Amino acid sequence: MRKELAKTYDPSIVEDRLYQLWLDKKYFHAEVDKSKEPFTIVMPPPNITGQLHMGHALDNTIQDILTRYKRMDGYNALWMPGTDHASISTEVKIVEKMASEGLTKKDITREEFLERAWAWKEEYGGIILKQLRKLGSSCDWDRVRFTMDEGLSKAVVEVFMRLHEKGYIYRGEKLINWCPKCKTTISDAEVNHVDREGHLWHIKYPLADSDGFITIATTRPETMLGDTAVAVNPEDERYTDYIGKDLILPLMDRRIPIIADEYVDKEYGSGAVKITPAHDPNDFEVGERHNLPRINIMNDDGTINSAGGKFAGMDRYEARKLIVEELEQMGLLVKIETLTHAVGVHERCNTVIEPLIKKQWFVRMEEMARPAIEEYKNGNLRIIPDRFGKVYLNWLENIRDWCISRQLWWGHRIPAYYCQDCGETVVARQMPEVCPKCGKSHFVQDEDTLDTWFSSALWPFSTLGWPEKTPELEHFYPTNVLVTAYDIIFFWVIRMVFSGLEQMGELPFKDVLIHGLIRDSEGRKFSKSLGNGIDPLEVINEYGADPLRLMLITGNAPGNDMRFYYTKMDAARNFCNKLWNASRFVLMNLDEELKEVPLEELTSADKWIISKVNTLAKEVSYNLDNYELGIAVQKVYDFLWDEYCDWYIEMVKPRLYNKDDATRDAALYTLQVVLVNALKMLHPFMPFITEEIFTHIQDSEETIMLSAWPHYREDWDFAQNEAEIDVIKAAVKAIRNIRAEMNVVPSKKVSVTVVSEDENIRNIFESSDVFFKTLAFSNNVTVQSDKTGIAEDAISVLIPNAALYMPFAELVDVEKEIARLMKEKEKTLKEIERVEKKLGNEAFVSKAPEKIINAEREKGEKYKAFLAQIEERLSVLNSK
RNA sequence: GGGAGUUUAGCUCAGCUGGGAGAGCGCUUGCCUUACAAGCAAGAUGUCACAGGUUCGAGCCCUGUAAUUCCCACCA
Repeated sequence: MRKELAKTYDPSIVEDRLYQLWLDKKYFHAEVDKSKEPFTIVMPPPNITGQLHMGHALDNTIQDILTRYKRMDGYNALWMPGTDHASISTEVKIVEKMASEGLTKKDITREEFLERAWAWKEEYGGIILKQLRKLGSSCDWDRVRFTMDEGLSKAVVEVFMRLHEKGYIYRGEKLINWCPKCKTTISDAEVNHVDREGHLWHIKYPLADSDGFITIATTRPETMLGDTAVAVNPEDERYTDYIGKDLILPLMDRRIPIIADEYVDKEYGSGAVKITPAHDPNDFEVGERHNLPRINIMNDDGTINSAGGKFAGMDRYEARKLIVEELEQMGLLVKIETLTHAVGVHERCNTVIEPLIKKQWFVRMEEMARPAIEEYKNGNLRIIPDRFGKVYLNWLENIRDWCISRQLWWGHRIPAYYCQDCGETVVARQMPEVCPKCGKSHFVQDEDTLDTWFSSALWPFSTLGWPEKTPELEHFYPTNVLVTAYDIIFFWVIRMVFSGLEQMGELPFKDVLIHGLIRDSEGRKFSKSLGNGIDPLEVINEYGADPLRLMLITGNAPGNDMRFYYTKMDAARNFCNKLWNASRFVLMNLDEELKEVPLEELTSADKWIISKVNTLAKEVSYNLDNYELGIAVQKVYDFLWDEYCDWYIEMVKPRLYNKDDATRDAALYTLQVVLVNALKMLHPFMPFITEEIFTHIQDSEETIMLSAWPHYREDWDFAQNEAEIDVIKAAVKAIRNIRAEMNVVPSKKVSVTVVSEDENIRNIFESSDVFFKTLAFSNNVTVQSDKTGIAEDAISVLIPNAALYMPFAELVDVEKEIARLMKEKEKTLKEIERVEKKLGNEAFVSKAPEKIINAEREKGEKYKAFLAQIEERLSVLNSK
């Protein structure tokens, strides 16, 4: 005996129970199974500092849909979960926590700090993974990985070694981006450029050996402390005579040369540029070309250092203010312009970065970028939607070397060791015993750690056991698709691609599915400072995980942002309830053991809905294969609500209510079969409710998530029956329409007489009269081939090739009816005109495909016949 | 400065390879019809931003314009 369903769907009593069951049964776990084709997704590892936000919810919902679909479809599906150590974010958290105890990093040792960090990771690092379970994520929790796990750390060292051996990793003194707040270098990708209101100060530098000045302009006057030249364009006639002469750098009283360099734009400003090689990327290059000294004037905390003379110790902005004041007093300040210009800030803390010269580790990108470009261009790597391919290419084609060393403690420590005796640098898997150069054994490891993204870049293979040759690696690599938001293409996707190609010799994934961002109802990004964030867990509490998932997927195309609205959640919840109640209806009627009914015994309506669900299977599979998730779910939604609930269930009711009906079993069978198929197609999108209903209908413990995905089958293709039901639907709609217009309430049953010269149509109505009782509130349907016995004033409904007459004469307002028909006539005439114009166009007839032309001809004939019906009816009414 | 996206119903958005404009919400009208009022039925609403072009045929392809959003970028 089947258990009944509750009256309304309550996710809170279903979701946790089912999820626990799935875990207990290990349904998410994937073992290497060579009899099946693998399907692999690696989860973009959330930061251990992270809390689940809408972006995660979307990202993981998409991955879960794809994984569940493939798992049902017979693949050896693995969804690999894990977390990222997020070096800088986590380190900031630890430092903050220490601050509350009155401690700074200087007060404790590196080891003590790392102990705290690991403890922090143990306590908080798993939170986000727990939150992901609330969403229904079917990842293989037995395989959770962490970027600083032993195996993954080994992979990091291995990659570092290999790249170093190939000369792709080098240590060098270059201008890097420095965050004075985090006190670390950051990569170019971590710098955001924001427009800020600023000033352009025009300053006179006096000539050293004669009277006169050269005026330069700068947005950062404090950097003049480190100026070692002033540059002009060699073509600039204003300055030709000055090239080679010296200036006196004000405030510092340093002699600096006037040099000529192409870099200077004659047209901009005064045409003379101060050159600060140690604090500006362009100036650095100019400095290299002209062998200028580099004077570093800044400390790591953004204060001026001893090279800045009397400004030493001051904060950079304090110094700026004072410098400007002094210049003004000296009469060297020509003018101040205000302007907005792009300022580089650290994406984590929004602190204005300072370009500084430091000795850092870099990855040479040129060689590794090339195959990454190639693989995209030759189509092996697909990015969906493809417009993001341009972003990908543009970045790779303009790539610069990647600064990978960070002055942080939390992360993978750089495997470089410096001999304290002879200064030799050794890159090794472990600290060397003896120095290969001097033979002594006094090594110190590099203090720095690696950029977080260095380890994330290895994620698709490090999680599978690389550098060991594990069976998992062999079976599940390369992965199939990577799902992520567009804002992370540079940081992660590109680095995974070149790392996979370099280390594995194979792309880490075939497809990259890019999605957009979730925004608030006004289209703004969710942000802490705006306080407009919406917690997915709260939404799940209120609505359930399935409605949230449905809402995130519905009505969205890949790569596009979407807005969060609670009204959308309402709609999603309503759909759950609709599905729940439809299922409840089916279950209420499945009161005994379900009988298998052969296809031949099904009625036209049964075959119609089976044919529909069959088509649906074909289309949904196609859409899923093409990552058109929004379209796929919309089709299932429409099928269930519009076709299955609003039509099929209603059609079938009279058969169910009559226990003697010969086709009752067929109806029950069809109801069940179609629902189960639709549930399966819905399952990847809405795992909980579909599982709950499925187990009730099957009356077993069998899980929907391992049931076979429905595919199109030829014996379920009933085009003829689909056409028949279309006729019925058209008739029912027409009757409903006229009833509504005439204000005939449902309780007023009317009899319907169908008149058609078309035998087929008569047959359809004769075999389908039972529907009309519930669908159109009729009490009796008579079918005949002519108008014998039809009262002249009976109200009529016209459908192609048939007329339906209803005798509610007392309600008929002839004038109103004539007006209605006239309107109908006008519409039909317009259609006929359109079709005839098209068919009259010789070019159309000679060039358009035959299929289209025939379709147009058929339409034309249909409309003409319809017009004839209308006119006949009109003449009857007018004669009254 | 370079690049990309967006512009479709009152709102939020779909519209896959070109073949008679769609959904949800909202709105109007009528229904508590024994699965569901979180529902049912009927209905109204669009120069598919604008201007050209290609085509038998354009929301879709091409060119340009406008508005808007985003990304990249070392102009002092």
